[in-house]
Amino acid sequence: MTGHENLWMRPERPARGPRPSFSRAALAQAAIRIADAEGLEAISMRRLAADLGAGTMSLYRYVTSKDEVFDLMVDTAVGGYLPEDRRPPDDWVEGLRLLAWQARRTMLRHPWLAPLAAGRPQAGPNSARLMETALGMLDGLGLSVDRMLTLVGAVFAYVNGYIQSELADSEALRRSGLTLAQRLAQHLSYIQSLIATGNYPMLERMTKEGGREYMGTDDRFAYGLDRLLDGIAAGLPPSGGSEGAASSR
Amino acid sequence: MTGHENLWMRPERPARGPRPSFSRAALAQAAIRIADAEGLEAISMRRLAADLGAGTMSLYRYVTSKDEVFDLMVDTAVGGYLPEDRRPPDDWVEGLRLLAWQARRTMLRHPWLAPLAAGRPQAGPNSARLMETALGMLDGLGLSVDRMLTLVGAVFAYVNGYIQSELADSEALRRSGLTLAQRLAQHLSYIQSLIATGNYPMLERMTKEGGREYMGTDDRFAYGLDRLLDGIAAGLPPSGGSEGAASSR
DNA sequence: GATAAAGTGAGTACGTCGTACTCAGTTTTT
DNA sequence: AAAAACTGAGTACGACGTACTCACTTTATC
Repeated sequence: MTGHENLWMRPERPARGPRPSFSRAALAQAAIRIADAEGLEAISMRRLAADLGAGTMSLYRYVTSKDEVFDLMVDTAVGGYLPEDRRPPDDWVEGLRLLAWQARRTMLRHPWLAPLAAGRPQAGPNSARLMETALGMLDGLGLSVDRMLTLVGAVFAYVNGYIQSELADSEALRRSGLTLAQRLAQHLSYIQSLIATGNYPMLERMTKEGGREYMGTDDRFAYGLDRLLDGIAAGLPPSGGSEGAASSR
Repeated sequence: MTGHENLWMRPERPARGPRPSFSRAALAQAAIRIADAEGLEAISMRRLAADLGAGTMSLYRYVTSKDEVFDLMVDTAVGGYLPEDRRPPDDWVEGLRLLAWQARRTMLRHPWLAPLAAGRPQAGPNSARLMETALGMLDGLGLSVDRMLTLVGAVFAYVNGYIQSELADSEALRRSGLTLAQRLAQHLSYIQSLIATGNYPMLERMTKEGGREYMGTDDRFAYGLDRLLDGIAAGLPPSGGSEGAASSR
């Protein structure tokens, strides 16, 4: 089985023949630029090729399908989760928290990233580097690798889930083309019609008491993340003198 | 502003004219049936209309765009999160845990649901009922509604994130049409090529020590959920005599 | 009960998409 | 120098979402 059926195993340069006009990385960057500026749905093979100054079908020399373009985009962008200094904090809680915040920052910068990444197994070099980094933070705690994987998976599940819900509203707003006020008015008038039935006392309280103690989206993210890390730390066999509770950022 | 620009505010039956051949609910059910059997990408307006015995363009009498079909599907399926007995457990931790497990069961039954729901704001009647139920579980704890929303949001963020990662692999496998063994072999051979560089000691341990203490996907879900609920409970002002730590299923 | 308003389903058409296939030309290895 | 294997461009096909037209049917109103 020496086949190159996998994108990441396929050599970028062919063994023979002329040098490609651009690199996979350049392809990924061009796609990312389009998606950042105009949304994921603006990416088509024709459009991408035009931006690269190539023929549409020439793209298929670099990639076997549009889906592989998405793979390239995701792995490239996931590189942004990694801290730039090689030495992350020694404390594993701080390390994972840092990773979570950087992941969030990156996904907010690239609103297409979270939904795209959530739908596909992470298989590229940057994803591997990320997993290596995360696991490395848990080394020396006496955990089995299986336990480590479960732990890291839980944290990333929360991070991805939170950011997707965070983005869902803003992206829906962007797609609808309405103003925020119009959108809120629409939603609220529906909620009001439900409340009028008398069967939604909590939603009624929400419309009346909501907003007083409202946390910003940063704080809401921190809340769940810190609670999750607290719970994880509390459930771990004590190794040194640990107990993570402080909120960072 | 008496406009019906919102799907959920638009009356299903017109004020005059013949009775529609089918209901919105039937439309949603048909779409769900297709998506369950053949995946989300099998849903097209032509296909859906054919299944309903209608003309393609007739669907636009029920719905203003394909996106609204998705809205209907999501809200209908989200109804499955709700416990069928009106009285959920009194303990809020058990209540949220139950909701989480039912959400997961529903999303696994409908593999298209999690990605679709994650990408759009929840605005339908079942989503409202769900939120009402979740908030109701937190009533009487002395929390502000804003706090309750943050808390519930954190739990659902984890649930959605976990299930999406859980589904990502199985869906990619389904789409690729390969066997599980082929897929694993492909992935592993790439990981091996990375390990060969010597820069991935943790991934190396993963391939060597992984699988011994491996938890099933149910247990991995429970792990993160229980840790999160533990952390939340620990951070709450004690109201009765609480402390949630037991894992349920 | 007659009337007309407002719905109905079917058909056709347009622009866009992913991508298969062909072909002349170019670059690199042998 | 020769030839293997690439390159980019062009054309074509089937499927998609949905706008538009039209003859017909049902219902609320007078």
